[in-house]
Amino acid sequence: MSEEPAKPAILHVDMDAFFVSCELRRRPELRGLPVVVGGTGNRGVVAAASYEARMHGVHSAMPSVRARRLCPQAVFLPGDHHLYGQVSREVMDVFRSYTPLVEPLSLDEAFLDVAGAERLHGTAVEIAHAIRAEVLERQQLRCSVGVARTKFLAKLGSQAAKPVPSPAGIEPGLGVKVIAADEEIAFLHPLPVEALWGVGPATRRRLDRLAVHTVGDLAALPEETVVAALGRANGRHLHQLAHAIDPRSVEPDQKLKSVGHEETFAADHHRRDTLRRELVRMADATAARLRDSGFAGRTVTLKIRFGDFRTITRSRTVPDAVASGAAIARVAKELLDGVDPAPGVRLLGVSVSGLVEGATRQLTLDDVSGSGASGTAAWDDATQAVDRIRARFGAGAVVPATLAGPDGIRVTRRGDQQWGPDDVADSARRNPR
DNA sequence: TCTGGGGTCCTCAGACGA
DNA sequence: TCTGTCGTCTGAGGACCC
Repeated sequence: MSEEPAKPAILHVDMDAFFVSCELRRRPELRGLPVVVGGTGNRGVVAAASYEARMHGVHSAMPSVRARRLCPQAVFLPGDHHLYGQVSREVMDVFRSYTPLVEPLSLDEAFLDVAGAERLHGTAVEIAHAIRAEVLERQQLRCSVGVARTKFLAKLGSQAAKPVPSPAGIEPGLGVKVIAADEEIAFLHPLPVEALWGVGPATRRRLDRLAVHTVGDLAALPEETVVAALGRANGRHLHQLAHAIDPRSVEPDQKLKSVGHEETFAADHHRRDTLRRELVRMADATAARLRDSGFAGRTVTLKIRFGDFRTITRSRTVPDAVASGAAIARVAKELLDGVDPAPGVRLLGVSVSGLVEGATRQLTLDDVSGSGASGTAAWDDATQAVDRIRARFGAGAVVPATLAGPDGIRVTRRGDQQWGPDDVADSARRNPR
């Protein structure tokens, strides 16, 4: 918690249609066309849409099936998470050349605190324009920037600075939107209440019952009324935001809290043995990423979504932190044994939380059931060797034995199936010739 | 219309020890 | 010794974000 500054020095930088823009750099012939990045199967969703696609009502998180109906002429691309990650790192480097206080929110947006950078680089507004120009020149990417005293107002500012698509055309955005201290309330209160960060469909329904439709409506209520409707933490937080109060500072060193892997299947699975095999694969992918990050974790959580979209989680905390696919899979399989998959499982996921640093040193006997103390060290070495082989030859070079069956091998890495199952690949894997 | 994947944070309930 | 209270941990679920 820190005192809010008197003048705007927080920037929120948000890349415009980031994934699509990355694709257009290598496929310039698609410029000016409706382009959609996301899942291509029947159960996929849109991750990003070009402004030309948005003119037809396509937007992110929309089911791909619906996007195709709205804009059948759109070019659909499966997405390349590795490329976006690389471009993101380069863009963040540009931000860090202006201030070390950069808090990435996702691949395509970040908060910057430039209060200490003004002597070197000019006012916050000048820095905002300079960053836009530099990102465009170096990366051929456009971004929108909000400048304000607080994080959430800066974020609202960047939204207000973006291009506006409509059926009539694309109205260019401001590029940079400054919200001065004496303009905050006038800017904020007419906005719909769901503009506040933390108001989603469920909270909006509750606020509807209080006849709250705008941020100004929310600000006019006593805090106790909001807390009674939304709970203590959320109620107080949103009431403060409605009064333009947001003491959160820009935090450059966000700690990782959990690592997981989940997948929606192209068709529901009903058999436990199939799900156990899928679990091994997901545990292995989760473990590899845990070790990449240098972490191990104590709590293993299994997530299951049934065909009717009912979602359950089951978790277990183990005495010693684990980071091997075998150990994670064993706990996850025990959790799976307590669930009846007969109704049909649409999605399966594994995650590990309660993270501690030092993945390989944290491995214990628990990672190798039935082995002696020397087995732990041996498993440690083996795990590290597997990681080295995969780094050199690819994720499929070494797989758990249970995955190397007659159906062939599929090892999932982050980004392989980011936005829904690929119908063809998934059905081919289940019905090999 | 039919809903992904990877996360974070919050709430609530129950168990447990001081 | 029993009972009540409080804090903490764990597990489950929900909501939200991009």
